[in-house]
Amino acid sequence: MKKNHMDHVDTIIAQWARERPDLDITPMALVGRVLRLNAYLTREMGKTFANHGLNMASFDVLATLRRSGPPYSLSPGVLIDMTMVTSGTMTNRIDQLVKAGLVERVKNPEDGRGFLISLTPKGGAVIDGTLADHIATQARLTDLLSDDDRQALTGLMAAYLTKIEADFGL
Amino acid sequence: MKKNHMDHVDTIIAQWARERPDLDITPMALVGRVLRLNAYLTREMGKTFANHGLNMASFDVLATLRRSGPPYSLSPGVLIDMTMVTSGTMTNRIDQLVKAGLVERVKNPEDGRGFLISLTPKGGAVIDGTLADHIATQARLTDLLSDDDRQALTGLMAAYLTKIEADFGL
DNA sequence: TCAGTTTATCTTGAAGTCAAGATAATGCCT
DNA sequence: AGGCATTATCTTGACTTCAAGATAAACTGA
Repeated sequence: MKKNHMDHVDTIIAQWARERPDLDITPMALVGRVLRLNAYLTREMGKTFANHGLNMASFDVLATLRRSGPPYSLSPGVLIDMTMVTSGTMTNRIDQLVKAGLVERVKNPEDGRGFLISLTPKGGAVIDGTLADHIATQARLTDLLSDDDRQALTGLMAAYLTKIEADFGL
Repeated sequence: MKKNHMDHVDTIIAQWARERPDLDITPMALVGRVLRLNAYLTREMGKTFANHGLNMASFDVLATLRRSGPPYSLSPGVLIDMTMVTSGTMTNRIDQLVKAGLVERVKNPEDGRGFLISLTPKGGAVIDGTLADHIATQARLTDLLSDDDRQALTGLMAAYLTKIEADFGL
């Protein structure tokens, strides 16, 4: 009787069960799938970003500025908080976007220590041009589930993320 | 009436709904939560790995070898397939593990082009010593959900991952 | 006022990853 | 046997990220 592995994580779990039957690997069924799913989703979305000369990092910054609304300006500190990266990473991302002409650094008139990162017209055009494609890619990825399953999954993940953020994050 | 944002993704969705009401951002509710959840889980597990002198990359390789069973040897190619990284990345990971004395490269007796990557006694000790802590960390992260919710979430993600792998993956 | 503390951002150096190409052995086909 | 395509792995160079520390401006309390 052959085992009926449904996904890669089932295979991993079966291997652990054979090699380390003493361990309770129940949690791995959930955590492993989040990581694996993340890898596939990230890979596919990356292709869309590349089609527009972006990567996930630069899209992340541009999208954060765009959805913040006019005047499409946020401080590096706010961008750091919203994107879960370190200050060094954000400095580098901003440098690249400035070099590409998609954002500009303007001195913060209310705080001489800091800057505001502001979408340029070109940056606004790029993010708006990318968005429709990106949404379409996400739709293609999530349409693999039925409406019911997708809603149920989304609801459970919202509950889980809410708890995680309360315990570990902002 | 103030909106009741439950998690960060709700905030993002609300911003997009305000700025781009023309877009149907339904898929983002699911995709965004997978990415965000991945970030938290990865961060927390990384702390456990660091406690044992590892990172997620090196743990990934050692664990793959360990759960493959005796003689705890796999080719770089198989490791690449199982871990979703490129050949250059795997070469580097193996180099680091060899340098740390946790694995060794032995010539593949059946294929002169290739190698077998084999867990050393020290590598076996490190992975087994790390495993219990790692499982405990995963349990701590997944215990935020009730048993029912966790099982329901795991089942839906298994269904989703199965479809994704069929369409996009190995 | 002004010295000490805090905050905002950038800099530096080390590490991990990838894409593309190089190298070398294998397998196939005639 | 011999040549050609394939396969397995490594190399190279560029890019992204992070942790830790540096810099400069703003606050704070006496």
